Amino acid sequence: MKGRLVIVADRDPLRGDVPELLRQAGYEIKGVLLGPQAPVAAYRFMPELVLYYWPSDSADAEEVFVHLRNTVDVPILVLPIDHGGKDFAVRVLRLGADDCLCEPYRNRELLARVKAHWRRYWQWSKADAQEIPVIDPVSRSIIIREQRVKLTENEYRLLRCLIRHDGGVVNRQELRNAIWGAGAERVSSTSLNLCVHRLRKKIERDPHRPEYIVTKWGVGYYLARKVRGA
Amino acid sequence: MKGRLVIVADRDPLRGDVPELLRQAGYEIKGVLLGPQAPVAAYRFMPELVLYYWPSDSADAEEVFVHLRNTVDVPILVLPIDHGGKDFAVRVLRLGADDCLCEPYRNRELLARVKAHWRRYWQWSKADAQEIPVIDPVSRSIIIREQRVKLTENEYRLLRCLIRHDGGVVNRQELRNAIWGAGAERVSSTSLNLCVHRLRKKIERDPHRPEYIVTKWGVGYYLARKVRGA
DNA sequence: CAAAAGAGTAACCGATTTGTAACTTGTTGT
DNA sequence: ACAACAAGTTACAAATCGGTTACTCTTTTG
Repeated sequence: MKGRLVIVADRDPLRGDVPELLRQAGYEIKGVLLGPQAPVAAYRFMPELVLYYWPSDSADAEEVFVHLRNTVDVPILVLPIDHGGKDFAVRVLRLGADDCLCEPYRNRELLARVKAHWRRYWQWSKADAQEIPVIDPVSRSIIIREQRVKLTENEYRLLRCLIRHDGGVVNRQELRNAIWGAGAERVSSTSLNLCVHRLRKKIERDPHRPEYIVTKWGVGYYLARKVRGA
Repeated sequence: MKGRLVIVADRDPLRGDVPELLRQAGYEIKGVLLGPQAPVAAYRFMPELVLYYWPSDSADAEEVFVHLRNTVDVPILVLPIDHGGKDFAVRVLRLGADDCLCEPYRNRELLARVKAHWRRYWQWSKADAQEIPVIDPVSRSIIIREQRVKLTENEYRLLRCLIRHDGGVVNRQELRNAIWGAGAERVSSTSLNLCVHRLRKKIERDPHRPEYIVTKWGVGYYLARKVRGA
């Protein structure tokens, strides 16, 4: 068994040959209807990757997506139906999607992307070395140095965003979007510094010489040590 | 496949013949070592039931248990090792365990209890009628009447406790423990009324004539309509 | 090296959550 | 029916969280 996948779609998520293709590639598939309850339904299944068919006409596709993104901490691939160019892709990536297949694509390509994202996220994530800190999305805490530290909502979002980028540098704008969502423009840029500062005080041994959350000057921040998502 | 089980133990969770017995009964088993990271590890596996071997000498068995209880929303059966009489059972049930096998028992009996709790919790929970409200533990919200309503931490705990009792009446003391944990004694009894009141204002059509959270006079509260956990 | 810009820190303020106190409403038993 | 008590409700106070402002420290660049 390779992993569990959830397909979210407007109607009939398991129709067509994509599900069959994925199943043959070794994934276990669960279909979920797009709607307010979709995020919990997906969460309940604990998928390792999500395919999100984004209909062109649905009013609440975006709201559901945002909730989904806040609920499941795994790669989400967006597949726009009958719409979307570059602009759309930029928008959904800003919202936290991991990929967006806007151009017409073949099933083989879709499969390749799914595999790539799955590997990227799960390759090291499943090797559970004891010393790697783990975040607990339910209690919004992190287990680090054998201790559980409670995080606030914003601290949690910040950290989760960094984790999602797997050690890569994340620029300030993206972090702000991850924390404040749509209203990110309206909150001062220094609030991000403050949020980082407060998070460091909680998880770093010496906040002045951070081991985890390291500044990339003029760009943003990155995780210098691995922290596992959940 | 019947369901996924997690066994939490001090060491070697999959040793002995209990795991084999459960596997033969059709359950998928995952072992998790007792420790600070146990709740997340269990959460990651999304079990449908948890067996918790409670060692007599472990200092943090209780703390881990409390976190586990707050992390996974499924039946937890406690199996004390070399200790515990009635008092111990009462204590762990207060902490939110669903069962505690203190008396010496046979494996057949253990299996029977596992099956019983699994059925009790999952029989109706898996039939997903659209109209049944669902709580989302990650965002601490409830999807009810096609709408997502954000709950506060206390409201969420209260509701989750009621859900866990599956429509049965829950007495005030137990609800207070579920919300305030160890410090429940120190908070005034009327705070529970207030918490109920606020939750009703959020989820009931008419808080004066509640459809969901109904008062059992002189005892406590119960859910008159089903709400699904997650 | 000095100025400019980015990042860190401290102080403070406002919004939300959550608790207590006081009062009203409803239920039970005599 | 009415006294006693449980539950519901309102008002307000304390605690927490999260944000802006203002200032300092560090890095980059002319």
